Amino acid sequence: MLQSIAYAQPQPIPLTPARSRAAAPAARAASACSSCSLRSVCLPQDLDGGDLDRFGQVASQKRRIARGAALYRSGDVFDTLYAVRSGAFKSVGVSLHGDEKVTGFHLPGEILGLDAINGGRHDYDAVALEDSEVCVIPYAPLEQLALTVPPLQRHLFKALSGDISRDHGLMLLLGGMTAEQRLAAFLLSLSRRYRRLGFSASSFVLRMTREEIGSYLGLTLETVSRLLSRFQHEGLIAVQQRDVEFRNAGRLMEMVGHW
Amino acid sequence: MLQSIAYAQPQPIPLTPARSRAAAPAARAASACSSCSLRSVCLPQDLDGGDLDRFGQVASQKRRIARGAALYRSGDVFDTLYAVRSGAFKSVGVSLHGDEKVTGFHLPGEILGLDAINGGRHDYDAVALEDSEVCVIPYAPLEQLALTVPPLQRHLFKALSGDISRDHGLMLLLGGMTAEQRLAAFLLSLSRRYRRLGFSASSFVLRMTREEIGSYLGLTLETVSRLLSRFQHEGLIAVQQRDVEFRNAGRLMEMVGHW
DNA sequence: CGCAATGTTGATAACAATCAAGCTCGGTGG
DNA sequence: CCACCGAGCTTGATTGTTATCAACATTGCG
Repeated sequence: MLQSIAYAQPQPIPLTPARSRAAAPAARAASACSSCSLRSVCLPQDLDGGDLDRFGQVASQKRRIARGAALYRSGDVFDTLYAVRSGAFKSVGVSLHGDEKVTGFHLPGEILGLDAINGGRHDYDAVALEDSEVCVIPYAPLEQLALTVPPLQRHLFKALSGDISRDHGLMLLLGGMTAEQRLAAFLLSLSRRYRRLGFSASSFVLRMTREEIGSYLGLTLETVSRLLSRFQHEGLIAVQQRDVEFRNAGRLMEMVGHW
Repeated sequence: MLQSIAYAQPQPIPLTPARSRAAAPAARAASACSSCSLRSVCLPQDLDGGDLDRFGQVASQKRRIARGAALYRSGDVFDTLYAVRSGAFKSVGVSLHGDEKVTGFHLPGEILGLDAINGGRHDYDAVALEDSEVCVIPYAPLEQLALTVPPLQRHLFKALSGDISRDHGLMLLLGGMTAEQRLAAFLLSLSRRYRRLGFSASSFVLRMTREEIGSYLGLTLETVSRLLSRFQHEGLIAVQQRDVEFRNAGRLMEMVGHW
């Protein structure tokens, strides 16, 4: 939709500086996985040596997505997975009533598109929450490679399985918890994911609007806003716009029940 | 817990009669997939010839689970997948508050345990809703086999991916829909799954209690009961205990928005 | 600087939970 | 065989949480 424009990283993501040499929206770079700072949390995390190189060849292409633009849209034919390199995405499902619903948020190192392997078409839009970059992983060659690289096959099975567990956790959350518990769980979940990327677990920036959070959690934006205010008054967090800082993470964990 | 006892199929499941020749709770049979009536909807659906035989050897063992007994429990080490052969199961997650929540129902042909591949341990209990039988699929040999049988690897990827899409659909449901819409969606979902098994899509038996339905949908059992009554009064369905018959499926679909 | 998008806060209303009472059916024992 | 018992289910009355409607504040961008 929009052609990519040079832009600054909004946060100090630990990322090899993109050295694009093409003006085209997609740039082909030399096998980059071995030097990527996200390797330990990304798809090829169990690979090394020749296996890693071969994977790097499959996933050598990068793509930049401007804030608000879609990486893919519901109905698009599926033939590629994407690994988030920098930035953040949301997955959005559109019901026939026209109302949108956010089904997930995706941070660096996470894989987009796994849910479309089965049907061959995407059921959701993947929209960039900020200017972002992804690694393009063509699916057919990946599947081929997985047949000859056991650790890759194993990791793919695990990645898919992990998505299922995560979704189950979220269902527990949506189905059985109060608004307060949902928001607490959401904040804790973000915290863990940022920590995994090497960021502070107690202080981070929300990349999404109150409305998107509400949509994701099955709440209205007003309820999200009210709860954030209340959490602040109660000394659990400090919020200022998109900046969140934990003041009493233990109490938040109690609210959810475990974690 | 309870040892298995001879029991009758509560419904005419299109299933090769079990010809167990051992009294032990687990019976080893000759490769059965090629003659199993569920083959077209089960894991090895894309296999034939030698591949099917090899898969049948991996999955040759059967196991019977009495109503109310667990196939596995949260915390158990994961090393096997299970394919439901007859009967039905629920997956139950237990929060530290002690309250249980049903995260899924599993009918014949469906695979149990996929969510545990990643963590190596089960996070949920799988409990039989009625006397049931499963095929035991040891995971390590399956993974091994998938490396040499491309259609098997592909199908496993699809099966995992399909679970993810299903979960996303459910999240849309739990997060954004009214009680009425959730129940309508649930009934339609069951209908489709029964049809896939060769049963009537418009008339079927609920294998679970109102409480279990409520838990699954994030509602109380009273709300489920009230809604079923209301659907009946409105001429959408006929309910009598566990028996459900659609009277106006189109109207139900409108309620949900699509499907 | 002004406008549109985002966020906050308040008042009211609706939907579903909770509490409570009784019903139905299937199984079991007298 | 019948009576009883209990799990599962239905229905009603009331409460509470969260949605909805509405007004206004703030921020960032053109």
